[in-house]
Amino acid sequence: MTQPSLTHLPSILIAAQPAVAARSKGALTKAMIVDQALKIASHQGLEGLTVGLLAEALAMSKSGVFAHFGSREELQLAVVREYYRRFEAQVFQPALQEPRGLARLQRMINLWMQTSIQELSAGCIFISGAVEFDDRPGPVRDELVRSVQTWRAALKRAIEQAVEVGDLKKDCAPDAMLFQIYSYVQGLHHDARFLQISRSVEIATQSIQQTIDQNRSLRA
Amino acid sequence: MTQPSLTHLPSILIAAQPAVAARSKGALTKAMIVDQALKIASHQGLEGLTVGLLAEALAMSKSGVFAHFGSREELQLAVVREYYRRFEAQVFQPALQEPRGLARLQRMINLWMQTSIQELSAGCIFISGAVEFDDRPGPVRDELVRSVQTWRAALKRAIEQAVEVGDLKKDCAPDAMLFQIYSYVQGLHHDARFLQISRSVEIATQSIQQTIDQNRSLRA
DNA sequence: AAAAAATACGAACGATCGTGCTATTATTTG
DNA sequence: CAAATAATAGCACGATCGTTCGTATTTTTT
Repeated sequence: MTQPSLTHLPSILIAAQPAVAARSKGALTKAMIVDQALKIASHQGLEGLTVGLLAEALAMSKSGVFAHFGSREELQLAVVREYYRRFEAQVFQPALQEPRGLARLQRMINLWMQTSIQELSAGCIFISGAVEFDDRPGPVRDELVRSVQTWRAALKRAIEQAVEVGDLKKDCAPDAMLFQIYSYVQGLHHDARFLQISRSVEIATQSIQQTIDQNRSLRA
Repeated sequence: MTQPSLTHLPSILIAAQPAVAARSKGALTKAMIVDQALKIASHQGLEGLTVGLLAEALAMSKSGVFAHFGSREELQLAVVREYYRRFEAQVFQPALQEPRGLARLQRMINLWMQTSIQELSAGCIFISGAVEFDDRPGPVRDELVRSVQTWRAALKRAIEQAVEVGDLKKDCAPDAMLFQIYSYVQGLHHDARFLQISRSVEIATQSIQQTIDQNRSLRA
C-alpha cells in the first residue's frame, strides 16, 4: 500500500483482523484462509476467487486449502459470512450506541461511508456480489441477499425511528430514502473505482446529506 | 419469454436486430455471433462469456466462432461496441430531436429508463461491466469506460444546456445531478435484479423526477 | 510417551478454458 | 464454370478449474 491517495487505503473490513476465538489449529488456519480469500474476492470478485489462486497466496497446497471447506461454494459462503460479520461489527454495532433517531441514522451512514471510502481500493463484495449473482441462483446468492437485506432493514428501521421521534418529517418515505442513499453508495463505488473520478467522494457525501436534509423535520 | 412481469420483458437492446449492412456471408454470421454473445454477456457478464458456450448456443464449432475474432478479448470488445451502438441508436439519437433544454434532457432520461426497465431481465453490460472490470486493466475496460463516459458526457451536456436556456436553476450543479441520476439507474438494476423488489421501478422514477424538480428554475 | 485424531500434501481425475493448426467445405470472384 | 478466397469443422495443445484419494505429518487426547 504505497499509494497515498484516498482511494488506495487498505479497507477497514479487508484489513481487519480475522475474529478468531479459535483454539484448534485447524480453525485458526481456516480463519487465515478466509481472511486471504476475502482480500482476493474484494479484488477479483467471488467468481474470480479460485482455490488455486488462494493456495498460492497462502503458500499452501490446493488440497490443503480445499479440505477446510469441502467445496468452492462453501468457501464463497464463508467469505460472504465473514464479510458480513466484519461489516456488522464495524458499522452496525457502534451505531447502536447513539440514541434512536437522526443521531443513530447519521452515525450508521457515517460509519458506512467511512468504510466505503477506505474500501474503494478493494471493492465491496456486497456490491460486486450483487452484480455477479443477480442472475445466478444458489446458496451464495441467497446468502448475499440475506446479508444485504439485513443491512437495508437496519437502515430502514433507523429511518423509521427517526420519523417516530420527530427528527424526520412525518411524510418522509423510508423506502425512497433508503433507495436514494443505497444508490449513492453504489454510485460512489462506480465513479471512484471504475471511472476513477476523484471528486466522487465529495459528491456522494453531499448527495446523501441532501437526501437527509430534505426529509428533516422543520422544528427548531 | 413467457413471463408477463415487467422485469422479464426482452430487452430492447438485446432483442434489437443486429445492424447489418453486410453483404458477405462472413460479416453476416459475425453479426449473428455478436448478437448471441450480447445475450449471453448480459446474463453471465463479459467474463462469463466463453467461446464454448457461445458456439454451443449458435450450433457452431468453437474454432468456427473463434476465427471471426482471433481472441476472446476481441470478442468482448465487439460485444461492448455493439452494445454501445444500440444504446446510441436507441437512447442518444432520438433525444436529439427535442429542442435543447429540459425537454431534451427529459427525453434522454425517459428513453434510458424505458430501455433500463425492459433490460431488467437481462442486465446492462455497462453496469455489470463496470463492476467486472473496475480492477482489471486492459482494452475491454478502456472500451467500457469510453462508452460510459461518452454517455455521461452527453447527459451532462444536456443538463448544462438546460441551465443555459433557463429550464434549470443557475446554481444547479451538473456533476451532482449527473451523479444522482446515474446512481438511481444503478440502484434500479440492483434492487430489481438482485433484490427482486418490484416497487423499485416506481421508486427510481420518482427519485429521478425529484432530482430534476429540485433543480428546475422557478419561473412560470 | 503412546494412541487417536486432525491436518496438510502430492498426485491425479475429468472438464473446460483460450488458442493454435490442418483439412474440408462454401462462397465469391474472374 | 473454374479459380481464388473465405468460412467452418475437427482435432489437439497446454493451462487451469473444482474435486477426490491415499499418505505423511502434525496436533491433540488419553
